[in-house]
Amino acid sequence: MIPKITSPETLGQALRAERKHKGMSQKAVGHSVGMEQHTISKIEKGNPGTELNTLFRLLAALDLELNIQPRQKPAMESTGDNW
Amino acid sequence: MIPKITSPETLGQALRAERKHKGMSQKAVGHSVGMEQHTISKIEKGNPGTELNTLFRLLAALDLELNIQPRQKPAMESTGDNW
DNA sequence: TAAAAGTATACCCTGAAAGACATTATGTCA
DNA sequence: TGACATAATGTCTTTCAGGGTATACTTTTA
Repeated sequence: MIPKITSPETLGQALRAERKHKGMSQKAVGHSVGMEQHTISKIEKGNPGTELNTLFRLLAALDLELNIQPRQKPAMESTGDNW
Repeated sequence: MIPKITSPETLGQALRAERKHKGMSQKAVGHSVGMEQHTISKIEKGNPGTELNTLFRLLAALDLELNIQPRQKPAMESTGDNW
């Protein structure tokens, strides 16, 4: 499933998934937009200090765009207790 | 309309719109998550150096979450030339 | 239109990102 | 298992974010 993106960690996970989905290595992605491989690694590992320009360069390399939406309530599936 | 978010600038615009939509001031938003008003201002103005942890704190204050999606082709509306 | 609220800038300080380069895991597959 | 690709860490340097605090500018409203 697609995890909600509400932290650097979940963002990193989503980015890694997208990169793998495209069959690219960190090095290849980085090279396409002039970024070091270790920078990609840190982002995917959830580095909270990553800067926006860096993030958007990575998004460009993966041909992705962002979206913001209302935070959804936690799924609360099958716990039985509805209150 | 909702602009595609592909840069710190468009992200800032979207965040400002969401904040206004909720009728909150930069100060109020910042206070709710321990951020300075001037920090919110810089983010909304498109500061490319904004850090992810800061972005996610702001998203939390506005009760928003992120989403990643394939970059969509430019609208190409009503130009007539379809190729 | 004056006062208040909201937003943009500025300065100092501390901490850390990312580039450049290098090295050490960790996979992956013949 | 050995060679090669991929990913994670590390150091040094330069540059800048964000906290704290203050102030100017702009918009709202009484």
